[in-house]
Amino acid sequence: MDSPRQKRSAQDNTAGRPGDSLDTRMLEGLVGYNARRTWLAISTVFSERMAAYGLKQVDFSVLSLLAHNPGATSRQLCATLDIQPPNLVSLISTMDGRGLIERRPHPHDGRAIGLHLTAAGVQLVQDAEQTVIELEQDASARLTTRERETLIRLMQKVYR
Amino acid sequence: MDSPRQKRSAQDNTAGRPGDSLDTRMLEGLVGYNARRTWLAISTVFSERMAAYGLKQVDFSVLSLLAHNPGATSRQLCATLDIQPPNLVSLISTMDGRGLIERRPHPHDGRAIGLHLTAAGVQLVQDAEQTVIELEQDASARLTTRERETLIRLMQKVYR
DNA sequence: TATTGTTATACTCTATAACTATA
DNA sequence: TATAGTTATAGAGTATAACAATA
Repeated sequence: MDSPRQKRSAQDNTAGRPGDSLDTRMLEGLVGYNARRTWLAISTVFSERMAAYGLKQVDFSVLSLLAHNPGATSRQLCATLDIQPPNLVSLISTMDGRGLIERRPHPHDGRAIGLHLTAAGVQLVQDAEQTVIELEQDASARLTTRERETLIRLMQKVYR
Repeated sequence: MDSPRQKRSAQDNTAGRPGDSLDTRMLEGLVGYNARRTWLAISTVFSERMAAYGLKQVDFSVLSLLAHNPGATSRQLCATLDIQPPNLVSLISTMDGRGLIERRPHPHDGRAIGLHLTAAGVQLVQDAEQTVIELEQDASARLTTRERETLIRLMQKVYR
């Protein structure tokens, strides 16, 4: 207890010296804070490397889901990714305009539209998934393979 | 390899059946995806319980940092929390207006402003921190104490 | 009556350029 | 010349209400 690391009395007023880093032990003891920082760190690398494909995180998630779930509906994507239907409309429309996906009438439900990757879409997702896997390795390079598996397992234990 | 869990051929077109959940194994193998979901899960509980204090996540982070770093400057808060200076202005102003913090001339630097909690601020942070600790326990209740420590340690290994 | 996809819209969050006062 | 705080503003991201077509 009472680790001397970054120890600084709350009485004296030395925190304001510019250049000094702050005592963040309280925040760093929280799962939420650390989860956000972790996501932000990966997110930065993701944005850098995926710009080459013209894909943001949501774009990648949607395309990757369609690669493994051909014919999925807009509604299913929304439920899976926890996004609101109106916010998916322009994304789908853009992907369609880029020739990456196509909308086909749904076989069982006249209200719904089945979403499918085009040949170009399949190729792009294949490359993008490979890039994401590499980028994730690099962004979490300080973890061993076993630690990475443990981390993912524990995170899923929280939210799943 | 080739686990039968959620196995579904990419050829047949069964994904579009409403009510079906999608195969998310690719995304769930990514640190970034899981970190975001984890943060989102905690975030939801946080918003619910911290509404009583009128505090959002950033608000809490700033006030808690000031509790443990009296006299910290706006610049230091920005660097610590990775937010842009302009986005902190209205937050600080609001906290000042609520009588939770006060701005004092900085002892060593005439450009800077030292930020301090008021007595009311100290009391609020004390209560809020307690609520956050409880809320975190509840939101990560499926983790043992040891697992929670491991999770935090591994997350910090990624971003720190 | 409920659900799918959609439009319009608003609100929050985050980022950038440019100014002032001080170092 | 550089830095702290600030203003104004623009762009993402996210949320709600309401509608037409179909179940």
